[in-house]
Amino acid sequence: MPTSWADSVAAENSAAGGAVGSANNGGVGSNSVSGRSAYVPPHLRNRPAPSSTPSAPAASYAGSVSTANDRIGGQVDSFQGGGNRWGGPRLGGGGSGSSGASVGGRGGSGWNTRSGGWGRGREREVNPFGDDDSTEEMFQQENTGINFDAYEDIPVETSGENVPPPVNTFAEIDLGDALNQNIRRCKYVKPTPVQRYAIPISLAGRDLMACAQTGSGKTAAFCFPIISGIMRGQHGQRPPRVPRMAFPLALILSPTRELSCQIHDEAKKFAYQTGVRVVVAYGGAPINQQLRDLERGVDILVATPGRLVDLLERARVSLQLIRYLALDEADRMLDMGFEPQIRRIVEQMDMPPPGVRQTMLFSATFPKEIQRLAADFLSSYVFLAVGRVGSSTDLIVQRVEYVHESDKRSHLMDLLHAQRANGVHGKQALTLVFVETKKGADALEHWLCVNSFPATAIHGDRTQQEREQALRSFKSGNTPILVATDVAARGLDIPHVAHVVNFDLPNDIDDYVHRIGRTGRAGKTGLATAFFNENNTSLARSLSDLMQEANQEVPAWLSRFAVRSVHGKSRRGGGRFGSRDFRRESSLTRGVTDYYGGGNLSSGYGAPGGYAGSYGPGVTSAWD
DNA sequence: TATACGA
Repeated sequence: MPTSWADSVAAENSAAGGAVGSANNGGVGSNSVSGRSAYVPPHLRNRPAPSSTPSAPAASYAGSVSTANDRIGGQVDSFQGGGNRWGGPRLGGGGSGSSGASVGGRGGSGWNTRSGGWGRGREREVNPFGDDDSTEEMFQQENTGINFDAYEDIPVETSGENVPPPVNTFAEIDLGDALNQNIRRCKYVKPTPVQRYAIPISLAGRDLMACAQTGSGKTAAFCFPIISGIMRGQHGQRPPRVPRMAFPLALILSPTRELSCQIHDEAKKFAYQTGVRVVVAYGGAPINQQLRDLERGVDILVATPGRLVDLLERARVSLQLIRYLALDEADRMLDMGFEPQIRRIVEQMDMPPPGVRQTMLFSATFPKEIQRLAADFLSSYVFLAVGRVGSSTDLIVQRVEYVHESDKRSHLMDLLHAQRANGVHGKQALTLVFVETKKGADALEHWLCVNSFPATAIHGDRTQQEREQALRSFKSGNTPILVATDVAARGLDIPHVAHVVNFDLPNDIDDYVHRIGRTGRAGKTGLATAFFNENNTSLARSLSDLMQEANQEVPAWLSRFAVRSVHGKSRRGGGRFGSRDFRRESSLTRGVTDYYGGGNLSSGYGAPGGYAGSYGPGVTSAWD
């Protein structure tokens, strides 16, 4: 175990080197089974591969996807033929009917042309990737050099009725030519675990509560089925002719503006030349441009809750045609601060009820209480938990240091000094410092700058311009220290963050998990340092449990805090999954033993990390 | 009580 900060950085660097090396050896399309290397999230697979060039798109892909038209003529869609809008069971819902991986039962009218389907829009669509010649180039940056064999080690658990089986390749899924082409352009050769499970579930029309780390391919996991579904046009309705009112078919909500932008950018790529129109709406930016975008037509609306409520109140958006609802970082969206707004949007406007629309909730953690709330939005849903093995928390070295409130600044300075001295070319590695308050963020940023550490800050009181500027400046290494409130804790994809410092620890262990998840990405290891003192007593228990679960060294003094704090919550439902299906523990399931008959457990328990152990199948987590 | 989310 590293004994000093510098040691752990050194250890981290060598570990990262090894992991990347073996990933390249494994290579895309290689059948090598040697060397399980680190799981690299899909959007970060653009690590320059020094010794290997990315292979061409997988052979298994080419020509193997039938067009959707081949499959048309399955089950009749209840939306077809007009009649009662809410009438009839949702296609594939309720666990009856089609649940095959091939999704053969879908279909109905074939490609609908509401948004142009295959045809319209292709010429007029602005190439989101720059000029037309560089399209391939833009996609190019996506991912290369991943060892897909590492996926096999990630444990996945599903529960619910008649869970559609997972797929192993994109070729097995009938997503349509245009979408397939974008997948190929993105060099997504093989689906990530969350995609392997979530996409068939979603294509089968089922609701989904999915627990997976950000960076595991979640965005694609909900975007692909939505785009594909919209292209098939399984809606019998023409949008009502209401002037200046937009009628999106899909709504994707996320808790921060930056995250919505990020999702929008990704969705644009996936939807390129499909005729499916993606629009983003968030606060802090002039609303006029967003209104114009909406007026020009929207199929998928990505939004933050506040701005969406605004748009709904102005009657510029109607949710009555929504067929897909996705909540990203769903646990945050349903916690105290956001819940009323979300309920208002989902339950008190004109959105179709659960069972009519299809709902997908994604988050890295899913506390039981939140699952209970979330169940209100879902109908006969599948619970999916993708393990963390090989994903971020395994790659993060977590340290906790006892630091008095008054010593925090000088202690941080020591860390930064050591880091700079230790860094490559004397450069400061990207360091993300979390504080509790917006004022605290400003103060610390100022103090760092005064002490000649190039720092910037991001929090909710800054203008959107300032926020984006700070993020850019941090990403580019211009100001390699970013002081942040929880606005930056979730979902944001900032490559190369070497160190996360919890200057102020959060009150909730799940927030801690999200925060440290900003490092340890791209198959690199990362370092997370927390400053702990009496103010954090309530976190002692869960923090020490979490660290123990992650095979981290737990200082003896922390364990003593943990024992002392009677009220401290223990880490529930965690383990190698962010959570487990609360229905499995509830009394509702008593006497319904095969309620989970469709559930299946992957064979991922021999995973690296040293905590695979004496647990047989049926045990959700070795850490429970 | 903090954070985030519309002006």
